[in-house]
This record gives sequence, C-alpha cells and structure tokens, in this order.
Amino acid sequence: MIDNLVIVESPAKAKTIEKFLGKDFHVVSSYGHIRDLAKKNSGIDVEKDFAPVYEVPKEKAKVVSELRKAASEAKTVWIASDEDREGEAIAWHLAIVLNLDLATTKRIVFHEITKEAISKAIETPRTIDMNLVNSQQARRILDRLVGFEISPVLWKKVQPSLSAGRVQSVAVRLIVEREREIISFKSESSFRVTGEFTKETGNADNGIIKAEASKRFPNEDDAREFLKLCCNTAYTVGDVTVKPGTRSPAPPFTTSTLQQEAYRKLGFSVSQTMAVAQKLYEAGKITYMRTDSTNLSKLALAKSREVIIAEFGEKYSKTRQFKTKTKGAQEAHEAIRPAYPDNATVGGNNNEKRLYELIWKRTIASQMADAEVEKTTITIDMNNSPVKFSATGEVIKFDGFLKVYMESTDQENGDEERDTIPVVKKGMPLYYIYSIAATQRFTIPPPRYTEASLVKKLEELGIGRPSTYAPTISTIQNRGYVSREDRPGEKRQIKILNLDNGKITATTKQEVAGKEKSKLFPQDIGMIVNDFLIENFSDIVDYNFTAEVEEQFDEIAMGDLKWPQMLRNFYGPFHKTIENTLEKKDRKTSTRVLGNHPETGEPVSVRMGRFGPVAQIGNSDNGNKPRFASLIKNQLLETITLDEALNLFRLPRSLGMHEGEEMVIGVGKFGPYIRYKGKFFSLKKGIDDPYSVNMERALEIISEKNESEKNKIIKDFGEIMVLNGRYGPYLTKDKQNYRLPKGTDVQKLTKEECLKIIEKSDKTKKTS
DNA sequence: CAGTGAGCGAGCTTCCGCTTGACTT
Repeated sequence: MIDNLVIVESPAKAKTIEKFLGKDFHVVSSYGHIRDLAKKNSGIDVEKDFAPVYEVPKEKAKVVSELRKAASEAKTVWIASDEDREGEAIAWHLAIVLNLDLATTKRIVFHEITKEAISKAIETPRTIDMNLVNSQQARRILDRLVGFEISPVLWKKVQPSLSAGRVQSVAVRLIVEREREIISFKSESSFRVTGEFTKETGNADNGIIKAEASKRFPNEDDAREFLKLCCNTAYTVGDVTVKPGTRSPAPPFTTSTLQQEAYRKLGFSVSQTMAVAQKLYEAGKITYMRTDSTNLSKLALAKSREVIIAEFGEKYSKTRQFKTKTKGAQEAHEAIRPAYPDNATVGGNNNEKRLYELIWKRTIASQMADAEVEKTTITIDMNNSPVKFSATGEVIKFDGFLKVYMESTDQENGDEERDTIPVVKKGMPLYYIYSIAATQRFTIPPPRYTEASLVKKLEELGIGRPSTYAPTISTIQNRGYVSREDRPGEKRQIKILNLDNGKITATTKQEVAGKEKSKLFPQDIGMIVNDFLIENFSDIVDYNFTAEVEEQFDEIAMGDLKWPQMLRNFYGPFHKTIENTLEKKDRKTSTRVLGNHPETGEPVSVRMGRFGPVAQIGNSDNGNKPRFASLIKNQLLETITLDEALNLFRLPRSLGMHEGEEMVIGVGKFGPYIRYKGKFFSLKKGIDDPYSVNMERALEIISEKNESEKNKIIKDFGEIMVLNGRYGPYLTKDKQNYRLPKGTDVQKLTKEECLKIIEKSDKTKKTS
C-alpha cells in the first residue's frame, strides 16, 4: 500500500512527476475530464435552477474504476489537476466520484513541472475552490444550452445534422464575412514607378540605389507623362536620414503561435502541428503543448542562458520574462519549450525533428539580445517635378537573436527587400541606370483565412481554448460550413512602361492573381446557417458574446455572482428567441431568382435543396415539371450568374457510341466525369472542360486510368484480390477490405492464406 | 465515390473543453 496518491490530468505528466516525488507517492492520470453532462434531456434540469445531471461516459468507466481502487487504497489523495477553471472542475468531479471528503482532500497546483515547483506545491495544499468550480459549471451549462437548443432549430429550419455553438458559429461567421468582403471588392490599378540610381553615370560599381516614386499614377497616360519628365530631369540627393533602431525577439510559443508558425514555416495544418507536438511531449522532449502562457520556468531561463553563452557568447544573452497578453488566458502551464534546452536537435521522424527545432529556436531566441539595426532613408529630388523618389535600406549592426530565429508574417509577398544603401550626401547628383519602369499594380482584396490565421483571430477575440482550436477547425469543415482548398487563380495582363536611354517602350506581362493555397472557403450551407444565426440569434454570434459571458464567469469565480442567477438572466430571453424562431420563421432556402430562360422565358432560380445547392428552370405550378441541376464545386448560390446556371443544364451530355456502349459526360459529387460501360473516370482538373471534351480525349483518359488500375493489383485470385492502397497492401473480397498482418510477404501470399486472414478478421469483428 | 429535387414519417443528428489511443481502404 502506498501512502500518497497524486492525480494529474495527463499520463505523460504523471510519469515525470513520479520521478520527482519519490517512493512514497504514486502518481496516476485522469485523462482529462471524467464526467460530463448527460446526453439525454440536455443533462440540465432548467426548472430546478439549471441543476446539472452528470454521468461518467462509457469510455471513461475503466479509468474511473481504476482511480477508485487506487484512491481507496491510499491514505492521502492529492489532486493536482491544472490551476484553471477546467482543472478545478476536474478536481471537484474526481472528489465526488471517488468519494473524497471535500474538506480534507488536498488540492495542489503547479505551473511548471520542476522539482522545486512540485515540492513547493506539496508543502502548500489547499481545498477545492467551489467558486471556481461553479464558474466552470456555468460555462459548461451555457455551452450546452446554446448548442443543444439552437442546433435542433437548424435541423427544422435549414437542414438536418447541422450544428451551432458559441465558438464554431463565430469561426464560420469570420470566414463568411471575409468572403463577402472579397466578393464585393473592386480591384483598382495604378502605376508604380521604380528606378535604380547610381552615383556615376553608367557605372554601378559603387552600388545601386533602388528607389520608388512618392506618387502612384492612376493611368497609363499619366505614368507616361511622368516618365517623360524622368527622362529630362537632373536627379539630386535630397534628405538623408540615418536612424538607429532595435528589433526584439518574439515571445516563446503558445499553442496558437506554434500553430501559426508551423503553418508558415513548415506548412503544417493545425491538427498536424498538434499531433506532432503530442508525440514530442509524450517522448519528454517538449513541455505541454496546449497552453496560453508565454511564461518560462526559472530553470528554463537559466538553462537557455547557459546554452546561449556557450554557443554565441555573453553579449548575445538577455534573460526576458514575457507577459501574456491574450484575452482570457488562464496560464496553467508554461510556454511550449524544449524540455532540455541544451538539445538543439532531437531524434524522431522528420516532422518531429523540424517542429522541435522550431520550438528550440523560438525559445532560445526569446532569451537573446535585441538586434541592432541602422535604417537609412534617402529621397531623390527632380528639378522638373515635385515628385520625389525614395529609398530605404537597413543594415544590421548586431544580429542578436536574429542569429537564431526570425518570426514569419502572414503576408505572402514577404517583407520588402531591404538593401544596404551606398553612402550619399545631400545635393549629390545621381543618375538612373538600366531603366525606370512604371508597372501596373492592382489592389488586392483582404486575404482569406488559413487554419492558422483563423486560430490567431479567434484567440484575439478570446474565443476557444488551446485544447479546442484544432477540433473547432475540424468541426466547421466536417459540417460542410467551410472547406480548405487551393485555387489556381486567374491570369491577367499588366502593363509596363520602360524608360530606357531616353526612350519609352510599352510592354505587357502576365501575372497570376488570386491564387490560393490551403485557404478556408465558406460553402453555401455555411453562409445560409450564418445568415440564419445572425437574423435570429445575433447576440450569440456577436464577436463580443464570449468576452461578455467570460466577465460573468469571472464574477462567479470571485464569489460575487451566483451561477444559477447568471444562467437565468441568459436563458430567459434566449429560450424565448428559440420558441419564437421555431414558431414564426419559414424554412431558409436562400432562393435567388437569376432571370428568365432566354428561349422559353421560364424563371431560372437557385436555392439550397434537399441534396445541396441546386439550379431550377421553371416552376411546378399548372402541372409543369421543373428541371433541376446541381451546382458544381466552387460555385456559390450568392454569386452564380444566369449564364453559369444555364450552363449546368448542358450536362450530362452524350459523346456518342463507342464499341456499342454510350459514353456520357457529367458532373457529380467529385467533379466532372466520363461514364462508360458502367464505370466512372474523372476528368483531369484544370485540363479538361466537361462542356467541350471530345470522344478522342475521353478514350485517352479511360486508357490511362485502366493502366494505373492494373498497377494497383498485386495478386488476383478472382474473388479475392491483393491491392496496393494508401496504407500499403490490403485484401479485398465481396467489397469488404481486410488488413494484412504485419510482416506478411505479399509476393508469396497464396489464396488459402488470404482466406485464413479473412476468416480470422471476420471472427474478431463479430466478437467485438 | 458520381443520374437524385413527390411526400410521409420514425429515428437520428448537436455544444465546449479536458485528455489519449485505436484505427485507418
């Protein structure tokens, strides 16, 4: 029997702590929350002051019974869940479920996993803070009420299986509103004039000054007029300013900033970052990865300092403690940092190595000296125009933290080039070299969100927590509200005027505009649900809703507000709105009439139908039968035009007969396809146009597909086949797939062995 | 994995925030 049982939330943490505490302590994990509101009847008795009905979910039964046993055998139970609202609630649920005495159960907390912090925690136990627990209960119940009362309204008024919630609905709103800004954005162009100057005419040996004119010109004629002036002017150096400046390192990683940087620097999705970080955490290589704190432990500060001095020297070291600025941060953990800062690299797979290195660099850089820079700005005057050229250059005098790490930005063009500028003096003559160019530039719409920039925005609004950013992003995609996509962009011509040796020549260049990679695009159903929520539940999807209820949760935590009172204030008007909406509002289809059919005069409209967005010609009145066609990918109800809608009815179309079978082109769930002999063949994205593709090209696609199909088959035993799949070889029989046992030599497989594997797999399936 | 759009109705869907595996066609 062990005297002391310590319960923490994470098994990896349990392992580490047990090492610090010694033999008298047994440390176990609760694996997060152990109880939750019951699923049925919302788990809340609204009539009885919102009394919650808690139950242990099935997946947690085993953990709970093990915890019960361990607790009954220990003399003292210490609950060491995180020091925040959720952690306090976990402690309370544990106490109740394990039959512990609330008055005597020892509640301990630490914000960093170091021997010192843990020993100190053990010396200063407290009891469970019921005010904090109550603020969590209020939070939990409010979220349940919002989610489980609004979602069924959506099922009735929009579509089944949809969902709404305090966090996800705001996330969708952000994306929808950004898309509408982009839709209504009107791109304008102007001419930007740039030139390269030297101190001696025709000689670039003493350096080049790249400068831009202070004025942009609205059209080609104005730009040409200006270039004429440029041709006949004398250039002299105007003002020269040299300013010293410093740059400081970014704070250590939180969950949100790690997700952003891993996306920008490594191209990881939000969930991928979390999965890789989880691996590093479990291997003891980094601290906990779900945190909103930028705090580093004393130990980490000291270790980082040692590493920096050893590696770069004393003058590169500057110990800093960063204040967490994020709204609603609860700071139960440290920042995400290397467990051992002396390891600049670790083993593991490639992604683990890369993410670790990023974390190491960010942490180390945060403890390094500022970089010292010198910024030079010069202006270049013309003697026949008030327009000036200007150039800025930056010289790094001392690199400081830049030696290790530089944070990236979301701008795709990256930072403007910052060259060094040759030494010049006021009044000195300058000459343009090569050419002066007026280049047409288009204004660009606001950028679409990436997963990571959406997380950043949510964090700024104080919505969601480190543990929910990744799941929230998955949810809004799983519901079909938004979709992460690439777009090829559109080519456009830009005009360039070149002044070269006194002559102006005009050329055009092609550029691609609006190219997108891994961006979040709203889908029709997301836009419809968003509009429905804004029409009917504007309070809930307000960007400030979370911040406002958080203030009240804080009051509850301070003991200044009773939680049933808070919920009553909220629920009264909220529930009335629910009933009102159910009773009075029609089903939302978002129908748009686009115009009339050019030949028949029938009305053409689009709307959300039973199977998704649909275009319709004619109405079903007077016994007429309307015609229908589904919208295709990348078309929105909000922006589709009459012509585009009419085009949809040109498919499916027949290409004619080949070898006695009809070949048909259509568009399905997965894009344009060829149907031939009962099989489907996808048209090539970006290459084939379903409206114009011909029989010859179709046959090409079909034979290509058949060829690659052949490579997919490793062995063919008739009814059983061994195929090459995404996860390696597998078996297939009667449209059922089966995994192969590890270490199977695929080439030597016989039909009998395959049958055995299938039989075995069927058996285990039945028993489970 | 891909043609759907008539209507009815039973039974289902759903939240946020703490945690990991199990499993993948």
